[in-house]
Amino acid sequence: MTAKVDSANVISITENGCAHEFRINCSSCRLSSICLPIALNMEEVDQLDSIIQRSRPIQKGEHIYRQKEHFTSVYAVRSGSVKAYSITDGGQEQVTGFYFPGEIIGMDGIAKSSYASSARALETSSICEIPFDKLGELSQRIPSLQRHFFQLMSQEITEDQQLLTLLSKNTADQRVASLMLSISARNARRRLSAAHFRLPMSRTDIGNYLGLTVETVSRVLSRLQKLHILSVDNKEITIADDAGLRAVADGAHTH
Amino acid sequence: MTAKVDSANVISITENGCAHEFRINCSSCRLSSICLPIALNMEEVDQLDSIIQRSRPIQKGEHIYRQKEHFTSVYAVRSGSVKAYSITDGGQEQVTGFYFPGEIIGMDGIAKSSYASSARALETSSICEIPFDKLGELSQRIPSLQRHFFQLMSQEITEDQQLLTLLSKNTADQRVASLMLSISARNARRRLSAAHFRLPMSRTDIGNYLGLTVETVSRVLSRLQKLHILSVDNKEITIADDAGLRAVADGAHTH
DNA sequence: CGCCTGGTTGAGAATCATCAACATCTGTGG
DNA sequence: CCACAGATGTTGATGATTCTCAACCAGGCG
Repeated sequence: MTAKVDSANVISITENGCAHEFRINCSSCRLSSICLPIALNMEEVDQLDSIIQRSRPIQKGEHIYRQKEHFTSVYAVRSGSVKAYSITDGGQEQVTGFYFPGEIIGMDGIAKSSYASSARALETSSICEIPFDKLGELSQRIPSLQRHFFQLMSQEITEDQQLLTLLSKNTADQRVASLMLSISARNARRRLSAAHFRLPMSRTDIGNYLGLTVETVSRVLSRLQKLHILSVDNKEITIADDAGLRAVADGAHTH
Repeated sequence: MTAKVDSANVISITENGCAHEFRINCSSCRLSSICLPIALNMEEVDQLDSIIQRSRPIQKGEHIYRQKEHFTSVYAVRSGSVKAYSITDGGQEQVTGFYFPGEIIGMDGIAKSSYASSARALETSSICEIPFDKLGELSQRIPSLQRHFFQLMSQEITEDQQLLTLLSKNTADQRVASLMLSISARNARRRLSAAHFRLPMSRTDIGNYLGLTVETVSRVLSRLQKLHILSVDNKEITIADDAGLRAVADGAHTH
């Protein structure tokens, strides 16, 4: 069942429309409860909606924005998934995050008016562009929007700090287990299966993100499979033993 | 030469007043050019000033806020230095940052209305408390303040991400060298010596922050001293070879 | 003076990276 | 639909960096 488009902005069916349908507005978006509109009333959502630009879905590998490019907008992932990464002075890539529907990317560009990272689609994805100057204006008039955006940025900070802890203190097993749990939780938030999902990123990306080599990631996944904690079929992951996975993430010694 | 206080809020001499004098207002604060008031005009600074609460200097080891405590304010470091850290579920400490005069702490508390970390003074320090609800209100009326605060939070995000890269990709030598360069640069920003400074934090804190053990930090500092790149006298650090230090930070092989 | 915290140095152990070979998947074109 | 090539993933053997454990040193404070 695909969404039927009546005119440029209005659609008649959205409930089970294609995930990549890009002309849906915020108020009919399935993600409104976990995305930017959270904590806004209907009228405010409409105002927010009016500044958001939606474009056709982008293909796997396409960039949403590039490091050092002039900052203009933040973006909400509507469908698909995105990887954010930066290239260091030494020329090596550092994956700074994976983003799923309902999550906001590009906030690292505000500080210097240029993006500190690049973002590219890991699969075909729909993205909502939110021009930041207009978001700023709107925030002047809608206190709850300003507050919510402060909260979003603060959340990014706390998540980065949790990741710091993960990299600084935890073993390879813990890091991989934690990432699996994180993806699982974010899936659940979107009312998808917490136990089964498909990883949109490569092993290389996972390793890069977690400060590990591809080989180590592969070995950890094999090990967790052998322990019947995960079932790993290429990119298809099934969490077979949730408690066990949490135990590994928390540093239980499973020699 | 100490600052003379005429009344509760007005002071007559500030230029070389004691660094811990706490009744100074923003417009006469030596740090105004690098702190929150940046990009505000005089009238706006006065408004900002009126919501800021200053208290007497806090002693080494005292907390400014505690993890999980209800979030009310962000804080600007006026003098001294601060360490931010969080305690993980497993009960281990993770140092998430060191903060120097002119820098803002506590922004990780906005997301959940409770602090994600604790902050304690590494030495006697003066702190400006900025009640966040009032800062929010003021930001509604002063667009440049809102914008600046967005920028501050964005900066925190990019800095955390740089730290991620440091932890994820760099050797012990690179991490320690980078921290020394960071502290040096922040000293220079306050028009203090870039080449010589006193570390306010312990080796343990440095190691914790950089994801290394105390022993490794100690060994790296000894090594850099042997290479005549640093001069290390307990907490007194002198950068003897700035280019050399940058080379180490960038990963030059100095066997 | 002696204790305690913090820092340094050494020896051995462990985790993870590196190097290398091989397996599997994907997508493209015959 | 199959065959092939390149990319991606897995597994093994070896080695390096850093951690761990331990001893020792230095400084501050009662």
